[in-house]
Amino acid sequence: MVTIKMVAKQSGYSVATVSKALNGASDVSAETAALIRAVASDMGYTPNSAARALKTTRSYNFGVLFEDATNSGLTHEFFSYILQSFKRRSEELGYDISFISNRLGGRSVSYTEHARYRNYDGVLIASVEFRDPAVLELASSGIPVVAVDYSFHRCGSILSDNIQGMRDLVSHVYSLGHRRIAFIHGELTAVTRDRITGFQRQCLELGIDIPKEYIVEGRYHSPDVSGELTRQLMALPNPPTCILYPDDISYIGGFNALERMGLSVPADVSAVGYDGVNLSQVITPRLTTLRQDTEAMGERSAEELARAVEEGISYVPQTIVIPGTLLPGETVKRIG
Amino acid sequence: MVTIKMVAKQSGYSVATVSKALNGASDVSAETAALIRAVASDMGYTPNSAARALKTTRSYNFGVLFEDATNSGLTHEFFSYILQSFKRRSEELGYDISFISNRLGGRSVSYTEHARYRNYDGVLIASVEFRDPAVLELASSGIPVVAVDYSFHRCGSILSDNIQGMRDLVSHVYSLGHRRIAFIHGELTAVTRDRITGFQRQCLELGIDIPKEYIVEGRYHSPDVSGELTRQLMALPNPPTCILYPDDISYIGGFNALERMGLSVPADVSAVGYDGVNLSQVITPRLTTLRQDTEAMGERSAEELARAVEEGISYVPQTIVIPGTLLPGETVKRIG
DNA sequence: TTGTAGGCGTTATCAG
DNA sequence: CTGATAACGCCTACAA
Repeated sequence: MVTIKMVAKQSGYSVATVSKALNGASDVSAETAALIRAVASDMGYTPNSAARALKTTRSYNFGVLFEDATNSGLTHEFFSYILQSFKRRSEELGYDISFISNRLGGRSVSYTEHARYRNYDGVLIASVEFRDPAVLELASSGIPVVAVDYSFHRCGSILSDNIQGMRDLVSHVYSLGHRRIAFIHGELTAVTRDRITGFQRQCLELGIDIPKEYIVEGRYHSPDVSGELTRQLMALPNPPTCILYPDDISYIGGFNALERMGLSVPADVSAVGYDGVNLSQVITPRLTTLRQDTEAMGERSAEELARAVEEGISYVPQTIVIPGTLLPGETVKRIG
Repeated sequence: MVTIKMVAKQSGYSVATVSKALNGASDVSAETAALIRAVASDMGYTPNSAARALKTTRSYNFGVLFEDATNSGLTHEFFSYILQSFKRRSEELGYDISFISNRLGGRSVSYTEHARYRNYDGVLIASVEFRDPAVLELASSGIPVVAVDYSFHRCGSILSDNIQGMRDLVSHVYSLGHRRIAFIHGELTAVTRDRITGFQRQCLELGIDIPKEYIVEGRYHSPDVSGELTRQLMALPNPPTCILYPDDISYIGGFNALERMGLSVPADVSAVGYDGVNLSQVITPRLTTLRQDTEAMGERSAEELARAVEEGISYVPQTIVIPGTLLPGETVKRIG
């Protein structure tokens, strides 16, 4: 491994001058800088982040916390896309990405300890059980934090506009004549609450009355659960003409259940998803859904986190709401 | 931030003893060790990986190289799952995970420079353009490397058994009476070559003669391309009775194209995917496909990389082939 | 413009 | 069993 000291010896300058030259300091003559850089390059010099971090207490490394549990984290298309764009933008801004876990060497530690151990300059919290005390601890640890789809006290947060998203969907199916609209929602998280709020407000505004039994709790990303709930909804004395699913994958379960009941989408029942994953746009019939702007969410997360890091104590936590886009597909029939 | 020095002062022992106690060295009395650990814990001591790495030249950090290009990397379900299990197993083995990029601070650098800069103990190469000179450089940089679905000279490699996978699929459709079997394969990568080999060998072994126009090059993860090629195949004077697709997503495109031609799966044409992604098992009809064992691939990658790191110069690169599993679905009809 | 020296937090060697 | 002490590679006052 070639170090600054070796470059110094080789070039005839001192380590201080070499360090400055390599970091583009202004108090080194242009020629010396050029010479030193040439020598360094010749020798195959690469800086050492550990030494640099030790000295500067900046790692230029973001930690990301993704849940590993079933149906979540990396294997969740929505979050994969966010991570992808977060990563790209972070790298542009000069930060690398590492995962936070609750292990260190052999033993388990808290997320906060892990993040401190690795000197992460900032942390992205996404796709986790936000009520987990370990997560809360991290959020209030003093390390700059940005959360995706959740609001922590004093942390930046990037939210998908779930309220407006649901309103858009409701308006859309309403405009196609639907009044008996059911909503299978996911587990009662903050996101889900927003969606329910959006759903109810828009119904209220449009003056349609949704019977209580039309709003049922299902589970995200579970075709099975959605299938079963779909059966139950269709067995009601007065079944809905349109069902809103918690996400696109769940819709698949609903679709299958309907087919098995001899009902077809959208001829007999209309249906709507949420997320706008790739799949939703290649299946037949193409799914009417709300595309969440994962690209923007990841990008803004990175930018916000970089700001939080760089502004330090003077950073004022921002809440950024990212609008989605209605993707009108072929699963909602015009009726009435 | 509380350091060893502070713990030393507080506990009355020297930094040397504290360091040893904290690292479980044998030459510290049990009581002192316990006392020191208690004090450290009280003070909220967390070690500093940068200092440790600087001193030991070990970071306990794996770098992973994932391509960002379209249809690849993180947003590719297959690789997401591998990454997920690689991450989990690595953490169990005491390593954290970071991404390798070609940027550093503002400027672009080679993957190798990046990996050196961050002191990664080892590197996982997956989902990239393996012919990229920058990737080749990394593979031969001397840093321990394990590659997924590719074989580099002198690097560990974890391969999905693509040859056997194709043989299994061919056998399966053959056993259901199919003889006119078409194969739309992906871009000509090493993986693809194996699949073609498996396909051809098995056909040969079963004594079925596949006309040249039945084997066509498409593109991975492109429903559109597969749809178009499906149309072309079905327009042949003597069209196939069964089509093998490069992957499950591509099958969706084929399925749609067939439907639009008034043909239904599997009544009129049989079809088969590859990968066994979640989607494939929730759609109707359930897809006959070959599930790649991403869980095992990620796990073994981590274990192999840890070995490569720990055995150092004496490590003998292993090639580990992971078998997949045939998932018989409902998309292949018994005929003949 | 360049160089000297000290120290970031940790581990490792060697002496007590 | 415990403790000085010297690095690891780098940055940064401060001095020259």
